[in-house]
Amino acid sequence: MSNPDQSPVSVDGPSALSDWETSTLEIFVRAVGLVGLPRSVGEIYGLLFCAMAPLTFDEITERLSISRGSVSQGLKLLRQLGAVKLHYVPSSRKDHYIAELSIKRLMRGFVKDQFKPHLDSGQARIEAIEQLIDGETSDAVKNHAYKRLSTLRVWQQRMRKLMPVILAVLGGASVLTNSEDKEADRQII
Amino acid sequence: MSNPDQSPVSVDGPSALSDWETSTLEIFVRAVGLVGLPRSVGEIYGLLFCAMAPLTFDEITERLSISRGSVSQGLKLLRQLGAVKLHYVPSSRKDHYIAELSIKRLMRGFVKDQFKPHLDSGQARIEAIEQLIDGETSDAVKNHAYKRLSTLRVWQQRMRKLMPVILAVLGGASVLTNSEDKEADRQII
DNA sequence: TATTTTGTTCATTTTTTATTGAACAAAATA
DNA sequence: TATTTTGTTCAATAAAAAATGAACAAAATA
Repeated sequence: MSNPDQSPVSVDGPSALSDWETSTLEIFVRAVGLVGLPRSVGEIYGLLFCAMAPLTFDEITERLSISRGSVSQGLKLLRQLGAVKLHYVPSSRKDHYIAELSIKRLMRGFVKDQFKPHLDSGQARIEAIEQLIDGETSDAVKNHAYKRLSTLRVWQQRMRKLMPVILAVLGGASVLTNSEDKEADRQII
Repeated sequence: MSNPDQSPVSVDGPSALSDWETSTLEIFVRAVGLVGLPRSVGEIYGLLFCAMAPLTFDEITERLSISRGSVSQGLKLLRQLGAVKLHYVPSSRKDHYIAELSIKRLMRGFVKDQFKPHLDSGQARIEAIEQLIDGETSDAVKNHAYKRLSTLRVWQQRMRKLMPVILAVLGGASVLTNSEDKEADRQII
């Protein structure tokens, strides 16, 4: 039997989370933690993921028992990432939110918003480093530094190649990989 | 001219970082931040990445001006990840460290150590959720919850497919992707 | 064996990050 | 226009994470 130490289904809010919702939120809290986002963001997304119908701002604060400030900021970020969408409900003045369920779109939003900018600023930094190496006095150091810089450039390039492949795999595409990845996928095109 | 506001090359340690080293460390500090590791870990790896020769524990604390505790913990983590290796130096009692320069091995270590465990525990959690849903009373809720659970399962599956593909791309492999990824790569096998 | 060298552990302190909630703005309704 | 509803912002607070360094262990040397 689940739901230990809470006889009725609700402890604080008028409509507390059910067991399967709680466990599902936990998954999302961990997942967002993995990519460096605050737990409240995982909770909000998780709640919307579980919901049968679009939720309002107030329903989110109430069911999660977190502050209006956290919900406002969390929803703002999630909208930026394309992870939640506004859903217009005719009868109500309030905004209603729903979770984006396509993992491909989720990942695309994350990559575009959080990963790509880092990659681009990294590229700029690499260019700047070349100038700094030019200023070195010792030739031995210079040569060594250039070698390392070249490694950084290769890494940068490979990371760029990675992004479309990730989106393809998450989108359900099959890829023919090289001999090291026999397990991954066998279907061609 | 670089190196502003520090007339000699050194401010604190006997051998402070040169400009290109500082900028390179910055790249690694940002990179490790992106995956949720402390800045000291990025600094240590970055320093070893830049170094022409294996460095000792003391050289690392001194050049980075960080505590022995941080260096010890940072090196421990980096060794776990396979991102730095011990390098035996006959003349010296001290341990000498070098940076792993293969991005594929770096990523493999990270995936194995940080990503895979999350994926596995996620899988376990998903199985547990099925039990919780069974306990729901309403049939409508039950059906909806099973649908969401099925989505989680698909995501889990796709994430697993992703890992070998990532390693292949970073290892320099070419992949034939589907029509959405024309740009990524054209070479077959 | 006593001493030094080398590196680790972990309780404490510092720093960073997230959360809160009161004050605020914008828009709808009365 | 006055009032209510809805949501945002941001300074203050709380919580979490990282860094420190002294105490410790392990191993080499004297």
